[in-house]
Amino acid sequence: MLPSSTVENYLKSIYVAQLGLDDNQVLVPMGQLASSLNVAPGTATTMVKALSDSGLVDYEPYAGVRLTDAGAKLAALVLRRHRLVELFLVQMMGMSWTEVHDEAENLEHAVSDRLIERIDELLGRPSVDPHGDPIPDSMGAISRHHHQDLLTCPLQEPMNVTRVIDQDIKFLQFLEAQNLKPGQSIRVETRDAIADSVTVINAEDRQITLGTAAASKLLVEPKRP
Amino acid sequence: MLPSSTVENYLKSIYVAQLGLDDNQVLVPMGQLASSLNVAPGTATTMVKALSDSGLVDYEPYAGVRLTDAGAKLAALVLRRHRLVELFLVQMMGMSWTEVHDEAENLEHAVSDRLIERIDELLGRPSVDPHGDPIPDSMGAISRHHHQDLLTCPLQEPMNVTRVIDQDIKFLQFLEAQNLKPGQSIRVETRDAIADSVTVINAEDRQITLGTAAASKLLVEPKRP
DNA sequence: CAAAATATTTTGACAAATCAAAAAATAAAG
DNA sequence: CTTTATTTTTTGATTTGTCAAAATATTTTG
Repeated sequence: MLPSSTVENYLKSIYVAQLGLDDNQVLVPMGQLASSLNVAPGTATTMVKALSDSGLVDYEPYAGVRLTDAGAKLAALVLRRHRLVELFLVQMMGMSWTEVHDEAENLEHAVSDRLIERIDELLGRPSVDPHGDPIPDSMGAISRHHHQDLLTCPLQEPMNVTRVIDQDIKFLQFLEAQNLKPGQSIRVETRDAIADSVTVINAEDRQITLGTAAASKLLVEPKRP
Repeated sequence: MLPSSTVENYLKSIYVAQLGLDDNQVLVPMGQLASSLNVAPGTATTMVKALSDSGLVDYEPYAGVRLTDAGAKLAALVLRRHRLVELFLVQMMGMSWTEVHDEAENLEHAVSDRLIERIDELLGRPSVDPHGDPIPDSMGAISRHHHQDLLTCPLQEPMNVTRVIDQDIKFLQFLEAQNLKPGQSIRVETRDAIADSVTVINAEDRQITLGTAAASKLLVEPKRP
């Protein structure tokens, strides 16, 4: 029985929530899951119990939910389809990296294994999508190397933007306009905890000030690693 | 409210059934609709009544169903997506024309207007898909020129295969192996009503004999029109 | 044209996914 | 450590799409 798109979306949400979890936590709280899927809390509970019956998640009442190996593999393959489609839309179809997320959100449930393999081949087996998110391989394995963000990276050092942890079109358009998209070279000038702000210099020496919430969504690595 | 893929499939089925209807008929019988969608007859009745309430079809109990203008437009746009996707998969993704139908069957419900417009542009606003089926334009208008089939075309005249009215992979593979796919030049040698067969000569002067049921699925036009 | 055959509609039931609101459990605060 | 606040689960309903089988129409046939 192949999973419905609803099931795929639940697994995907749990998967990304697990990756973003603090190290000591292992369970995704139901409330967080429900709100990330835009469903009522009770709906998430019902669905998670069903997923648990199918052996895709482990569910601990009042504590939260965690993917089983089977569930994690399925989730990774959904993510693989999503990210390959995103990159395909940018590279081959000439769409903007700011708009491909929503399109991929639908296509990820409709593309066959055969087509996704063809896309992977045409793109040369890429390892990251246009936002810098890693693309799981066809076995569901994902590379997990840890980048710094604009709040933790060294000051005054040349860095490369490697990844953006946000899919909001307005935010992505802003980054593009400010030359802050993945691949761009930047450096962090100052941080001000009181003002809740971070100042960065882009490749054209223009100075941009971000709030810390936004700054934490930009991942970077040292220019020459 | 955007139509569900189920609704899209019902509209599409009614649309193609209407095109294939004898000239005096105007209503698609419920039984035919149900079997083309692989649902029980009662299911089709229920659904068609709902479509009728939405103003997408006219429904006459015990007689059949017919698309309204609104329904016909929606159906044509589904067909447009399906056929553009098929051609895209063949032309840009290097897939075989024999296998793209099933893939398009899923993708037709997932591709956005923006992406389909991009595909149309990249393909140079094509008018037919890999099977020779006409592609409706973005307004839902479809070219409706009438081809002959192997049962009605003149004998011993050079003809071009223009269209194949069947999506069965085995049949398409057979046509490909026998050099009978759209674009190929052929001529009909003999017809035998008693034997229920038609003999054609392909571009390499090889002789192929088809049953009339198969022969009626190959549409042709005179070599130099 | 009445009887038999065929086609269509109705009925009652079911599965998937959802919500709102009540009930229960857990966590936080005084 | 009890009371309050928060989170989670239950409950009862709803929507969409489906089926099997019974009831009705329609069509065909003798």
